[in-house]
Amino acid sequence: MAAAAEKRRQILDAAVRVFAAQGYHASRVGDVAKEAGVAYGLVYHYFDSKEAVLEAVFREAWGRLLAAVALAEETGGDAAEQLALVVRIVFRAWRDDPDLVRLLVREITRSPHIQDELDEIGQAFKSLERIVAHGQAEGTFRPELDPRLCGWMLYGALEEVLTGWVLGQLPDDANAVEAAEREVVRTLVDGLRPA
Amino acid sequence: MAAAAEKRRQILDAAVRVFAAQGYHASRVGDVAKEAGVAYGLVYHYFDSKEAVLEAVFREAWGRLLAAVALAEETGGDAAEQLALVVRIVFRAWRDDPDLVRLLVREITRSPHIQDELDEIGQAFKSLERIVAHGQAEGTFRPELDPRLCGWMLYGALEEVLTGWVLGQLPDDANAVEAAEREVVRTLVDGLRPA
Amino acid sequence: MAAAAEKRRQILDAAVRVFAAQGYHASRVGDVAKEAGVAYGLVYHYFDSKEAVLEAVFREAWGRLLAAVALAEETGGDAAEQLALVVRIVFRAWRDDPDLVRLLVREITRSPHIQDELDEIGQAFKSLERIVAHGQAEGTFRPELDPRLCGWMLYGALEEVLTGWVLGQLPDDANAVEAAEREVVRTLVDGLRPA
Amino acid sequence: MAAAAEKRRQILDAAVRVFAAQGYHASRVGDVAKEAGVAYGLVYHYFDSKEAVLEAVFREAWGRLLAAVALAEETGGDAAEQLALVVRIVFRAWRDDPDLVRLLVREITRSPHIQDELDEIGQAFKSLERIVAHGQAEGTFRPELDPRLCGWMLYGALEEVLTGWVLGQLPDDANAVEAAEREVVRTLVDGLRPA
DNA sequence: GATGAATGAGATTTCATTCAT
DNA sequence: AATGAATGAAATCTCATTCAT
Repeated sequence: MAAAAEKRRQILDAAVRVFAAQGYHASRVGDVAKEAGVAYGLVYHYFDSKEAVLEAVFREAWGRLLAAVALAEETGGDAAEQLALVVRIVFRAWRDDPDLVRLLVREITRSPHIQDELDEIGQAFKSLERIVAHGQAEGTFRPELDPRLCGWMLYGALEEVLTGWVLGQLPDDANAVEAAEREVVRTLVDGLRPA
Repeated sequence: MAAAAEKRRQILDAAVRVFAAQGYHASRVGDVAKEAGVAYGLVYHYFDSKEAVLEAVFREAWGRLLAAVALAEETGGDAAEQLALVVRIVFRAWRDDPDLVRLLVREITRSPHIQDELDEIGQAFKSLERIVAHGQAEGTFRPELDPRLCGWMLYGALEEVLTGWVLGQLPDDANAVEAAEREVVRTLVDGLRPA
Repeated sequence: MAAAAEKRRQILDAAVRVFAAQGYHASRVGDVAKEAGVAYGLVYHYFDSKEAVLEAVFREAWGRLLAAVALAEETGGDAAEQLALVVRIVFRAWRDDPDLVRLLVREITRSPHIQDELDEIGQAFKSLERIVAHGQAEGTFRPELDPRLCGWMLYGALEEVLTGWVLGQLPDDANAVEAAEREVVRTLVDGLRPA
Repeated sequence: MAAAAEKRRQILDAAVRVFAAQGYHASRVGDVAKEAGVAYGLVYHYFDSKEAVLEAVFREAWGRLLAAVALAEETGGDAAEQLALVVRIVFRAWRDDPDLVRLLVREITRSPHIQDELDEIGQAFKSLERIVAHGQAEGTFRPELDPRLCGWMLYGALEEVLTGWVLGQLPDDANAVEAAEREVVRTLVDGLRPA
């Protein structure tokens, strides 16, 4: 049993690397199997289809990320602090597992199938939305803002910085990432505050 | 002949509709031909491959968008006004040709080849970068900001709002779009201003 | 009318060059038209099909070659002299129009369509056959030989030397060609003579 | 597994039959698969392309033929005996596997790619060349002959007799083949002998 | 006669999925 | 559980031929 779970994990990890490197559509099931060091057919023993592999990767990765973000919301801090924490969590993810982030950034939101089935993605937006609403309740964010719109705007700003790193267009050494974290937090928080 | 160029255009326009509706990968060349009302082979008379069609659509759409944005930069206004103009241009594009925007938003980050060939995408970032730098020179934006990072952040915020509309997750009636324009401009400009 | 015939000829000449360079199957009608400097459709004005072009080339080229060979038969000489003349004619053809010979060598005998329609090819064999029979009647060639078999054998020996030149595997400068002519004639004639 | 190699062989054998019957260009991959009694895609499991199938057939057939010819060279006999043996081997090949010979004869000179990759074809010429040189060393063949040129001439004579059989233009019953063997050997050997 | 855009049947090739072992 | 050969639907692309101008 332990061995079985291990094989499943091997396949998932390999899928992250392969999908990240070539993109989901360009990746063949055989590539994943070979990268995982298992037989072709074994992928189908553990997963129903190629898409199911992608979905499993997403579900797991999002799960971890959302849990971290949810935790951020529960810290007693004010909205600005919560937002800062979310940014930090997201940016740390890039440092910890760039392949995974690369995959999330490239395929999520854009793949029609994934969207429908994974409403968990929506939770990311909900989290950001709640933080904005929280800030309005506190009086630290402008009351006339539409929290939903802000959720998308914030998500986009974060995702695109990640994309810049993914594509190698923005410097991503430790210092740069730290600086980016400060600047992004400051800009977003200041943007949302009352004049 | 006039007719010749016309057919090419028919194919390009049809491609936008078909790719937007089904996604690039799910679209067959035959679908595009049928939508354009031309024979299968004619697509290959005008374009080298299916991907070349997508690329042509991109190149043209970006061309128009960049021209508009470049114009915005040339208005004598301050950086905040320029930024406001850019947001308006981008959001108007959604109203004018949602299929095209849907396509750009969905497929741009995907296909690896597209990225290589279209460094024109980079010009959009450069435009935003220049506006930020301009603001710093004027003293209306914080001097410690990294204009390049800001370019990506701003681009992401705009693109994701468009995505919300594309996916039907954000209201996109005329009022909502106008309100969004105001809020986004305000948020971004305030975020970049000195405290 | 003169101009018209000229275009037809341009197309035929271009076809020889293109087919010789790329082989018949790999050559597209457009290649021939471009090489001839005429419009695509004009090829179909003068010829029924791509194959008809090839056939026309063959018919014409063979015609010339056969006429020359027939002439050789009519010289009053003995069989050995006639054979020597045929070899000279064939080898001269290589010097005069290598592209044409290349085409004949590569596509004739091997293309199923051409075979059926061009029984003129058979006439080349008949010529050789007649010369051998003539030699037997004279008593200069062995009587037990089968003239038909000899026709094929002789044809093959000649064709393959041409092929060697076509493929650049045998030296084909003026001296080498002359020497080859002498050796081939001597070998074939000696081979056919009574002990 | 034994079954695996078997399928590959089935495909190869079927390819010989199909290509021989219809010619390479007229044969579709589906025809080969159907003749072999396997699924379409299996052909691509074992071979990279349709052309790779043809090449595999060639390589194998030539391999066998060359091995036989090489053996002939090693018999201690004189050059005339060696040449006689080569002729017998080649003509026997026609009786043993006419489809294969048909294919070799028809397609070899055609496809340009085949030529590049198969310099093994050249080995057939080298063999004949060596036999001629051997005869010169023995003093049984004329010393002024160019062995290379003779290799091509001999090869052509043999190939064309095969072609006569392939095309049904020469009688190929057992008696005729035997007689042809005698006549061809006699003619070639006598042709090469000193006067 | 001359042009080249337009047509569409047909071929190769790919690859997710199944299945016998 | 594990393997990888086998399947075949579906997609892209080619190119000989037609036809309107």
